Amino acid sequence: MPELPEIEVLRRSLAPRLLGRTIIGLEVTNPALREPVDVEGLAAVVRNRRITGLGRRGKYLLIDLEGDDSIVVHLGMSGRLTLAGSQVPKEKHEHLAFHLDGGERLRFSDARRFGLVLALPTATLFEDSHFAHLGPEPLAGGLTGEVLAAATERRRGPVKNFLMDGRVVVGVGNIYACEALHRAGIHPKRSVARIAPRRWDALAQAVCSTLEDAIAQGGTTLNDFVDGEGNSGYFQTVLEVYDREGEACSRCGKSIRRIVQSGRSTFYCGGCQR
DNA sequence: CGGGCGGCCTGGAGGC
DNA sequence: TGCCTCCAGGCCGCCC
Repeated sequence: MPELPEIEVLRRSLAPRLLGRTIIGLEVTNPALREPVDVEGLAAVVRNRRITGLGRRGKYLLIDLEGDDSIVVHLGMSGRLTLAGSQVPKEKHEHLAFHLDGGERLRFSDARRFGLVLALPTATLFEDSHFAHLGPEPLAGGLTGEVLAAATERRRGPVKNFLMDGRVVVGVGNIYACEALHRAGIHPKRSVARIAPRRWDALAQAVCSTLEDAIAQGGTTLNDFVDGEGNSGYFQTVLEVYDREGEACSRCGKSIRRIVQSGRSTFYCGGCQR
């Protein structure tokens, strides 16, 4: 569920609360995440280190520490990264927490445990296997029709699967792929080999505007997502197609359909997406 | 080689 | 009301 907008909202909510703070210790309750947490290694890296920056690459949150190390956090499907006071009891699925100077803790909770927490040297972060293959950032002006069209030389198949491939562009998951295709008026099953240059421009613009609008609405909260302060997002109230099977399309009035592509639900309007 | 799909995981929803 | 099954999907790895 958390895609690029949710991680960006999380980053912006945490930055003013974390910058300049010092991590005084790590507490791991359950290291069994998607990749097992290296408890000793992570503890050694973060202890008594000051937080100097909050970054993001795709769906990864990056917490930079003084002295050239970064904490990498991925929320998976159901992860939460929230600040809590020392008196706040542990959440049910609170798997680890960074204890901060001043008594608060930055806690990582994740019911489904698809998430990830690790530490890497900042200077060579993007050479790590988690990042090395990732495509351009859509919001830094890195996504144009030309970029998408060029990526079709490496990636074929239906355009919806193409948009969700992190090698093509980062940060677009199932919800925003469906929404962007609706904005661009493109059918999710259309082969990327059969999309004209002008439509690639429209799609690149649709991806960017969808992500930007979602950030402005605090992200999409369907089940789990909250920002660093525990606030839900509102973009789910303005989704045009996702999880709206049977409802009328706001643009053409035809009924929204649900199909399955690569085992994932796809929602689209059969009237205005061609 | 590249695309599709299963597996990981658990809460919530829906059916009986 | 309670139990069972199924579904949600980011990402990796396996398979065709």
